[in-house]
Amino acid sequence: MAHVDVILPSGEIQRLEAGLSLAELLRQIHADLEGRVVAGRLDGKPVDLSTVPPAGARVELVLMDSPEGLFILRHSTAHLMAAAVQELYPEAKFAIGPPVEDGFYYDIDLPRPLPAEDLPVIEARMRALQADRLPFVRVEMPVEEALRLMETRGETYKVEILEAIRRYGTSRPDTVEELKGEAETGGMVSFYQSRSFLDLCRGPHVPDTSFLRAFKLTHIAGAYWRGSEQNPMLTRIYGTAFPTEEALEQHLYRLEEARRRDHRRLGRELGLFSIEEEIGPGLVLWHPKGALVREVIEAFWRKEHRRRGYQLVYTPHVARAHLWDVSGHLSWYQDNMFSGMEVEGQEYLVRPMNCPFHILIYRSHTRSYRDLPFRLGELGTVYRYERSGVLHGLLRVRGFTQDDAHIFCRPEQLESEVADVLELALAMLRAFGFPEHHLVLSVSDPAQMTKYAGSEEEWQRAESALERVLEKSGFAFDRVEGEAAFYGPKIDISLVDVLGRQWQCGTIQIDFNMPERFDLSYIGEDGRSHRPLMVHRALLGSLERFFGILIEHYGGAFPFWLAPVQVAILPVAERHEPYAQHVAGRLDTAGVRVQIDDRNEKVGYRIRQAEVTKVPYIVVVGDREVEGSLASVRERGRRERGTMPVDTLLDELRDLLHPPMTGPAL
RNA sequence: GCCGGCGUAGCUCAGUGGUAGAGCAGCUGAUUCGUAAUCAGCAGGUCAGGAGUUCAACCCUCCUCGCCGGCUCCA
Repeated sequence: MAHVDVILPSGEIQRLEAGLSLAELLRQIHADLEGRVVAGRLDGKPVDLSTVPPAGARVELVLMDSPEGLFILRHSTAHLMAAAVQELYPEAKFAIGPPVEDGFYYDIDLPRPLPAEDLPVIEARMRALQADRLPFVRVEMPVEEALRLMETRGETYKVEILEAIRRYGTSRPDTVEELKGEAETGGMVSFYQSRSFLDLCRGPHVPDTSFLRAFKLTHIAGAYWRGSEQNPMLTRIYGTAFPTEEALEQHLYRLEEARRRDHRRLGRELGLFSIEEEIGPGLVLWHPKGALVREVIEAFWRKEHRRRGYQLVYTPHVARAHLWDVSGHLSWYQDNMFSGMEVEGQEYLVRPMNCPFHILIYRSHTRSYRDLPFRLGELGTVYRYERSGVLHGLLRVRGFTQDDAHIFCRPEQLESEVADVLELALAMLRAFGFPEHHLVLSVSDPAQMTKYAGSEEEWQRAESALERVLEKSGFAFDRVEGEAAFYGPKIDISLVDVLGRQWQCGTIQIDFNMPERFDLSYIGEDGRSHRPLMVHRALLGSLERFFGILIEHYGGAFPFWLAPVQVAILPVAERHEPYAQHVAGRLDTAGVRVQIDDRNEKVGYRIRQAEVTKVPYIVVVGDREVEGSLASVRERGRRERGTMPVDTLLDELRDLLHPPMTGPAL
């Protein structure tokens, strides 16, 4: 009998009867893994387990709980869902159904809207199919034949995809450039069939539906075909799948946890902020407690910036249209600006950015090279017209305050300035409890240089400067083409919160365009006039968004230095109030934000109130404490500490009052 | 902006083609209390706004506004 030799990941050579599939190989060498392996790889290329390996192939198995295996699992579940949808709604037309970060979706064109109540119906049908242990059968055919097949079935979206494949060799013509080398060849495409459902798909898939043990459909949303507003809106059904029920449960619990931390809910419950319909969407009211947190953030921010050579300024919120014309905002940014107002025959516009004002401060004097770098900072409130559908609590608003600064510098100072900003940004994030970050270098799209202001050569220079800083920093970063601002390339800084979610906050943007537009100059050592470079930067991004992120990160339980109320003092009975006042006075003098709760309620009730409002320290004072100048201390989260002298408590709290800022000693 | 869903008291939510209810929060009173909810009473709503159908609309229809989930966009 003929044999073939294949190479296992260990490097071992395995002799295999010719014509046996990977599934059979698995049974021979790893019977214990059966049911946990969803696919294989031949020479690194993912394939179905039903594939018969050729002689000499490097063979690997893909486990269900590996990231790749999970993707395959979810992809197959998307197919299962589509099969169920097709049975329930025979008129449905299918677009695409890929696995994503937390699960999968399928975009489907349905003749009528899908009510949310239908999700359990679809899910039930999926379970029925799952129980039938339907195999995922791979069918290969030439593109032309596939086109005819999809046309007869009325699958117009699949036809469109196939036409793209026929023309470009890939289903995504927008990526044709980067895929040039690896585009499918041979004019063959593959389908996967489970019962009557046949779907164009590269694969691989799990062998049969019995592998799909734990899944759930989560929600429905609209999505444009190919993501473009010009195209029809499809119904997108989201779901998720995991190797085990337990893992699925855990995921659903995490979703629940995210809901529990929702800053919109906590913001209302904790009296931090509100957004009122009468004022308008995306416009935030900071209530006293939220404002207190903001004050602490701002004070810390100002101190750090002064310490690092920034000069802080205040500038107006509106300016004559002419200014925005000179700055280029009217040509590049008008879609995002509130419409103007007329005053004394002059058009004024509300500012969407702070830069022109800082530029005019720079330009108000003749500047010498000795003045550079010239760093102007401002917690500057701006207004941007955001389309109504994108607004979201504090995370996406129309009026917000940027922790903005503009650095005017000589070209040779650029790199060290950018490096300093990056260092400051990361240090501040750490102080707020975000040790993890993610950096993205956004550069121009060489194919569409008309989108950008300035010369190609300037762009080149700025982009390589940013790249060098990032490389020297030693931090990992992604490089994305086409994401630059209209005036220059940038580094975007995202933080990672306690649930592992990434939020973009900081940004460092190089600008050689504005200095030119405003004809900025400085007198160099040579006595001649030179053009400075400009760096726009924000570290927290906007105070609104950052506050929203903070609320969710901490679930409303802010660390001591940020908490709006740091200590609640509860006198047991009315006669203890003078002593409560005395303790409060001492804490207050030390700079602690303290509140006495002398309401006519039992101690248990008031402790509960302090706990649910996330006050970090609770101090109960009764006869015993009055007697010995003591405080009965309780920390947020059920820890009862017992009594201690007020002096001891004060010492402890004093250490907690300041942000944990670590950085270069200046 | 687009697709879908939603909008009843400050909050969470019941409710029916025949002029609206609970819990919590609020207020008042009693209670003076020792580590996560003391008891009683009171008050609170143009049922998002507008138009229409109807003898009668919170309920049915249309429009507007807002919110939610996504898409597109983004700090």
